[in-house]
Amino acid sequence: MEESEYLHKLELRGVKPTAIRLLILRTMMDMNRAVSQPDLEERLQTVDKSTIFRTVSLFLDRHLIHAIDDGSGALKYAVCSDECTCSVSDQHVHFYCEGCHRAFCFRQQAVPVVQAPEGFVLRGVNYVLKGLCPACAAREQGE
Amino acid sequence: MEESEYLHKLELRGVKPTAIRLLILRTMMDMNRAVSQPDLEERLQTVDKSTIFRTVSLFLDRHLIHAIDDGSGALKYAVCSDECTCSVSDQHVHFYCEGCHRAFCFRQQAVPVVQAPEGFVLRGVNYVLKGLCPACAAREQGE
DNA sequence: ATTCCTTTTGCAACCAAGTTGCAGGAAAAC
DNA sequence: GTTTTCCTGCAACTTGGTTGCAAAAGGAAT
Repeated sequence: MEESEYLHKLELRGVKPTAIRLLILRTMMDMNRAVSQPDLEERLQTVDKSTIFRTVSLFLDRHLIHAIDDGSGALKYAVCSDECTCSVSDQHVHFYCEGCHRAFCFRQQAVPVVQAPEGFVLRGVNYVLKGLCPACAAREQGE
Repeated sequence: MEESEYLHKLELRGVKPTAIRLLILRTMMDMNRAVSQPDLEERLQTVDKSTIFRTVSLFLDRHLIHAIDDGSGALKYAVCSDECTCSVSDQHVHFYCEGCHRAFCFRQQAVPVVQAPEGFVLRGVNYVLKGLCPACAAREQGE
């Protein structure tokens, strides 16, 4: 992806493009799946974890990324599409692999929403499928 | 609930009924919602957290309780019905209140399951609605 | 460029949840 | 009644997340 694309994405959400923010955004997009803060820390050893934390918080706040909880113990984050408003209707399904502990985005698959009983106010949904990704399923077959 | 009911539930899942296990099971059922380990620690100040941890792990292992991740940072646990096998088909929807941080079970509401792409093996689902419970919604109205 | 002010970053310390090793004590088996 | 196994508590530790503070970097006005 072009450098200007990252700049555009930041600008679109009103985030000032510092070198580190560009680096973190690029890393997240390159990994092409939902990544945790520890994932980023490992990948970006030169960047302090508090900086990563604050950058991720900023990105979340500006809806540049969305968080998903795949039950692995660490929250994971994925970059939103430019059109995303992070409302219930544009959330998609995620898949957590119990073999390799990676989280996949099924962007084409919207989350199903069920009716909450009278009186409950719905603001969001967390929908995560769990199981084995193709690679881990194949590996398990082989054993 | 009768003491014998708890004994029965433990026996059904092959768990030896010690005093502490009965106490923890009873506490979980009394609270009538999904509770976290810290919730139990607070409620059962005489019991060590490692004991609670190991008891909860044992209960999970024997399908006496199931875990849900409501995104609050702490896993929550709720007692299974006697018929529950903890398979995808008998999971129900949970609701996490962002006001009081409690997790509700909608036992009558089965989780919707979406199709995973070719190659992915589905083993479980985590489906949590988020928003405000009736009490917190009313309180927010009042302000 | 020099100054002044704001923003960003790194360091260190801290907190909460979960987890483990080990030893004492209770319960079951012999 | 002794041995063995299981259960529990204590303490220490790991991991993920978070905050306070000071140094560094960026920007605007002189």
